[in-house]
Amino acid sequence: MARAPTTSDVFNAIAEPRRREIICILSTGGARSVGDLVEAMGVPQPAVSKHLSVLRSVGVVSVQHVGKNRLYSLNPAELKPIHDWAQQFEHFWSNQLDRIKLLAERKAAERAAKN
Amino acid sequence: MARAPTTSDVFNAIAEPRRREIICILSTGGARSVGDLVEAMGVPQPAVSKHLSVLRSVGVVSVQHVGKNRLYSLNPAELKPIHDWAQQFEHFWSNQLDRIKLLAERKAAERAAKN
DNA sequence: TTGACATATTCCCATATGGGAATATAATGA
DNA sequence: TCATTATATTCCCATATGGGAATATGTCAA
Repeated sequence: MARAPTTSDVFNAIAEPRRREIICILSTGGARSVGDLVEAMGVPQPAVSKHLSVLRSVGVVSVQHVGKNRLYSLNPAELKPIHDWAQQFEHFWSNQLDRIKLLAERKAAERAAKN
Repeated sequence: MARAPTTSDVFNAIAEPRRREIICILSTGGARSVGDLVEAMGVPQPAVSKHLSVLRSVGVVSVQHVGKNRLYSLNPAELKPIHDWAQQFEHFWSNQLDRIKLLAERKAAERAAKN
């Protein structure tokens, strides 16, 4: 089996830095046309369109047709799974006790393995 | 240019579900041997070893050699960039006002595009 | 030393990638 | 209708993937 398509889920979609950049831009100041993104990012138009297509297919952005422009806007809720997943580990770096516990477990496992 | 290697950064590394599963397992109960992971995941040993190798190369896990076993443990701090990135958008789904603001901006952009 | 176990590595393959170049499609205005 | 502008799509390529199968490496115990 090859690597999972970038369109298979949000985790794959946001692995690409340019796509994270698009998300970042759209998160400030609302919707943008493709042309705006092209200008803001300094990337060729076809490349931007392709990245937008990936983001669209996982639901992270949506389009409105307005005249000859297409306005892309962010659907932030689609990013929640990422946040939820990462949140799981937050206590490890924000909580001194958990940091200590982690090291203790590491040593305990080492001891156990020696038996 | 092809897709960035899975070893290029944490975002690419965690795009793969099995690797997230490994991270999840290691986050509860501390370090594990490869054999433990193989058993817990029901995945062939070479596959597990390869995933561990990717995680190792981005620093998300580290190894201790103990006898003939290798104990892998999680370095949770390496996941912080993911959390920080996702955190940026948290207010969109946790804050009613920001949700409204987002919709307003979307409509404003639409109006602006019509001129 | 030899054998048994734990883990890593190599080779093979089908599949997808992201970029560049060129082109198609859509909407507008003259 | 035709030219122009905005965007999407197609084709090509080098590159990497994740899995399977086979094999190499490392460590211990007898």
